[in-house]
Amino acid sequence: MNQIKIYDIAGSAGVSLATVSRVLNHPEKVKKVTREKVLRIIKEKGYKPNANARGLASRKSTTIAIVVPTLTRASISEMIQGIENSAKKFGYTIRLFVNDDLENEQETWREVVASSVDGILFMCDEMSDSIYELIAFTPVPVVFVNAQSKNQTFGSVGIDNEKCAYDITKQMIEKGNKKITFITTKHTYTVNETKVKGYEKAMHEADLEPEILESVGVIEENEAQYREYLKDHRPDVVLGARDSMAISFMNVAVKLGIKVPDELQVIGFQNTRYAQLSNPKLTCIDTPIYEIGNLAMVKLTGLMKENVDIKPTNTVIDYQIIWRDSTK
Amino acid sequence: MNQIKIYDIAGSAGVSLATVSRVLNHPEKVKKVTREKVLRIIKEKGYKPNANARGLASRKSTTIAIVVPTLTRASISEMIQGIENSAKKFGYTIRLFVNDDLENEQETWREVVASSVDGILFMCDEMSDSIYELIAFTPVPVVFVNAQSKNQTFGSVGIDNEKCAYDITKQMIEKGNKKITFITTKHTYTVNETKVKGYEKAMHEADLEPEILESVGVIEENEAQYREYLKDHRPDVVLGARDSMAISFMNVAVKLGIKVPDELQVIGFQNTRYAQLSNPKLTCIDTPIYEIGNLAMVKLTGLMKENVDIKPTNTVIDYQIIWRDSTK
DNA sequence: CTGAAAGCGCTTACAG
DNA sequence: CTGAAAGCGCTTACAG
Repeated sequence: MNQIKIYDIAGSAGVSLATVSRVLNHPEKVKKVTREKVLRIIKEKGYKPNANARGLASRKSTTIAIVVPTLTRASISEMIQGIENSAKKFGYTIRLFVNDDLENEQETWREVVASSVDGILFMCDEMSDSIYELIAFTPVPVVFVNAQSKNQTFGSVGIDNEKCAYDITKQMIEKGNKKITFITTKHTYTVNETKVKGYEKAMHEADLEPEILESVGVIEENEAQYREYLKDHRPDVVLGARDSMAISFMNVAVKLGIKVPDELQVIGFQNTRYAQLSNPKLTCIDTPIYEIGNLAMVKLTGLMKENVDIKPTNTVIDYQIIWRDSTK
Repeated sequence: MNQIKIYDIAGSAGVSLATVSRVLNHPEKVKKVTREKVLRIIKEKGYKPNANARGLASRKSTTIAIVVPTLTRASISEMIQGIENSAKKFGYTIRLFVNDDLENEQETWREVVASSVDGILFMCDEMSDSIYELIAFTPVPVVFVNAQSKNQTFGSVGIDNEKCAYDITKQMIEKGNKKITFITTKHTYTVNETKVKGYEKAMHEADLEPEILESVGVIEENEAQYREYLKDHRPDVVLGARDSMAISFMNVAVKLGIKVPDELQVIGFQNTRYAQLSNPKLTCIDTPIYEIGNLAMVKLTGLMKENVDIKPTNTVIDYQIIWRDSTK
């Protein structure tokens, strides 16, 4: 079965293909009677314009690219879901790129650009500096989603990670806790680095010694590391840069007979679905991930409409703390 | 900055654009000297052919579509990751469609087809019958990934859910358990329906009464339901069609003072990342989700190469049981 | 082995 | 308000 083309619709409707095209793209330019007739036939035949041809001719593809570092993190999936939801409303389709090979960042980026998208949502938080120059020369708008470049030349949507780590640390200090450990990732993700910064700031202000534990991010290895750590450390509070790390730590502690939250309080940083499946349920900084994705798409849509180079802005989303059972 | 076109490369290399195109698509047809010169310039300029133009001219887009019902389920994300990994190797790019609006299935499908992809990976397991007819008329190959149509006319990759539910149920019966409850989803996903079938078969064979609990899939509501259920039920074993449901049930039970695994054993059906973050760690049927995604892409690539209509095959992947701490 | 030319299925100034 | 025509950036028979 051959796909229906615009010529077929034009033929059936007794108009030129230019008119069919106009019905689709500038309906107000077509007389009502004609328009309705064409629309009826389009519906009857289930016609959908070929995306490639449309993209080539109009130089717009109504497609955006999402570039993610991986799909295994729950936070990323939830963000994509938020983006998709918003994209659908605006009529955009999504191309998905997973940038898990840091050797080929540049190559990947070129591919993203060549894929003829109208805009790019960039969610990678561990990139080498050189990539940012390449990104700066991208002919379509780019929005950083819950990620940041070291120099602030790109538009972004995210939360203020430093402030949020600072706030929660300070709160826990004010509640009388002194030994507060921060678990972060071994790899340096800008996002997590920023959290560490906020944590350290709060600790220093209170004249407390920051205690940072770097994990690989692989569950089995993390657990062994935490078990080792608990042999000669007894933190009052553990903050995990990711929920999964916080939960792993909590599970290890509970198994060692440490009472959560009485003897140890644990807090996560993302409020993914994991947080509600842990036992006890994890207290979290709730970074409204779905909403971030949603708003990022709204922002990108704005940039794609304005052909002018409007100054990129950084949207900071509010976060909140969800107190659950892993804290007193 | 304007994107580099094939003309620019042809100009710089002193050849026609046909030659540049050949270097990219049929390198063996170009003299070595010419080829290398062109390749060098392509690299220097960072040229990537425009995907729309290429797709339009060649009627191949080296893009595939993935159609998923949602992104919030860990199993789906992991599958996409598997697909992406494989797709990258074959040089395919991904278009992502989320088909969460059952009202508009047909509309969505038309959009998928019009998006000019070379093949489609279909991962939705809750569709109305009418959609299958539409899918049958798709001009490009479609592979069902861990999903099935009621009539078996499409190629697929997945596991034998019925057998796997049957096997685990039987094993637990042989170990002396009698009160085995199966938690499934309220919505009828073909996949989960099949699991129920296998479970029921094993129970009937052993002259035991099947006990099925249908959950909504929303954590809070599930928990309330499980708490209620445990008031007057004390199963020996609970099988959860999804890990998240198994874990929720386990958490509720533990909170009520029921000892896992001594008084209650819990088994999940997917072995997602959740399983290792639960406490105790969840025993699971390990459906090798990543691998399923991977193989599905391999199969699709095969179908896209052969232009002939080869008979669609159903690939059944082996599963195994990962015994962890939620069972004796 | 290479180039000139047609064509992929659309969109959009340009006339009328 | 509508149609004829050029053009988007490629690929691929067809000649040579």
